[in-house]
Amino acid sequence: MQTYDRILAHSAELFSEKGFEAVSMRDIAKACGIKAPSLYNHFKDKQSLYQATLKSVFDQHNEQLIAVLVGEQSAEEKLEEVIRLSACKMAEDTIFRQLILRELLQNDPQKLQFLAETVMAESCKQLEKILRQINPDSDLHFTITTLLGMTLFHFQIGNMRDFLPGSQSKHHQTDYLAEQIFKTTLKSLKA
Amino acid sequence: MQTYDRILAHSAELFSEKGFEAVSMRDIAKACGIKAPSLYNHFKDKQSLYQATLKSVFDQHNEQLIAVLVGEQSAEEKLEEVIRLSACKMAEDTIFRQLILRELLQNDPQKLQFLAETVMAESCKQLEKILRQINPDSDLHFTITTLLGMTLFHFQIGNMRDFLPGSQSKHHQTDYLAEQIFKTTLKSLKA
DNA sequence: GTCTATAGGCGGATAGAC
DNA sequence: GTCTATCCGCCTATAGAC
Repeated sequence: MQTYDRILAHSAELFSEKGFEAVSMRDIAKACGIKAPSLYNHFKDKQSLYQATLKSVFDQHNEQLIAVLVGEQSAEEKLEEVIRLSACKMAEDTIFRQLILRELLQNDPQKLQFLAETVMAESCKQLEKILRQINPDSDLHFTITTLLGMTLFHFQIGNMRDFLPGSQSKHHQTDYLAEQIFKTTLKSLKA
Repeated sequence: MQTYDRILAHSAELFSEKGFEAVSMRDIAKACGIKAPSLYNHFKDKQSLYQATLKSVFDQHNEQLIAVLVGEQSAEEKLEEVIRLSACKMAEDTIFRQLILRELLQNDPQKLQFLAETVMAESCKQLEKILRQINPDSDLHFTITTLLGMTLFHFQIGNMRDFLPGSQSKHHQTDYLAEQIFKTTLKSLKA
């Protein structure tokens, strides 16, 4: 693995865990096994490195998801499969999930537009098609954003669940959560 | 307003906007119209000030919400009212909403426990009672956390909505969103 | 491309006058 | 309780040797 990609990988891990301000160039360099000034041969400054990190993490995402959406299943089957995949992604890829949430906290419109376009827009458009097949008269924008919120939130609160009422072991299982999210979405669409 | 409370108020605004690491004691002092060393007469260090800020913002929250939950309406009416109130809170109190989300990003179990207990546990228990009246056989923990996620997420993404497919002006109205969240929760419970 | 050395600024925090 | 002055460490970033 080239230095450039190692930097991106370690940056992603550190930024997602601690946030932009709490990570120093020295931290990143140390994780890569180099010295801080060497980072500047690959990236202009800390901001550029952060942007490149975001882009590399976000760009990887869409490929997997889109594949499902062009299959030959029924709309409901596609929806279930997409939710299952998204749930796996959110459950396993903590870096991806945390970076999204961190960007969501920056209320800068430019950053939000970048987040929407690189992470969400593509899969949202495909989702819209599927949902329209199930019920064209529902509020698709609301349903899609609700789905997005559930997928993010239910996995983000993994470590907090047991401090909330009624938590059971099944609530820590990706499959179960994906199924419940699917059912909730379907009910919300159909009635 | 006493200095102590002015510090807390300005800290809350700055921490919620930029996050702990990105706010300096000098920033807070300047917002309060004093010098940085004066802060140390009121708080031991930056961490203590942050903790006190969180506690002051979070503790205010429960009082309003609990009042509704002991009324004499039907369970469904109570649920609708609670959701309407939560939605207003999330829509208007950006500081509260962002501080919750920032804490949710700290994967430290201690911080999550504090967040759960000071912000969520109380209202969740009351919510559980209401939801159980509507349908005791549903997965109450899942429904409650879904509700929590929707309430947070739908208002956090306000500035991103227009970059996502199908956004309309109604999606920026608190009342409409609260109504949709209520309907979604009800459908999810009843089927 | 990586290093050492270092500039220059800002960070949290304290001492001590008023 | 607030101030000025200051300590000291860490920060980003650059210069220049290898």
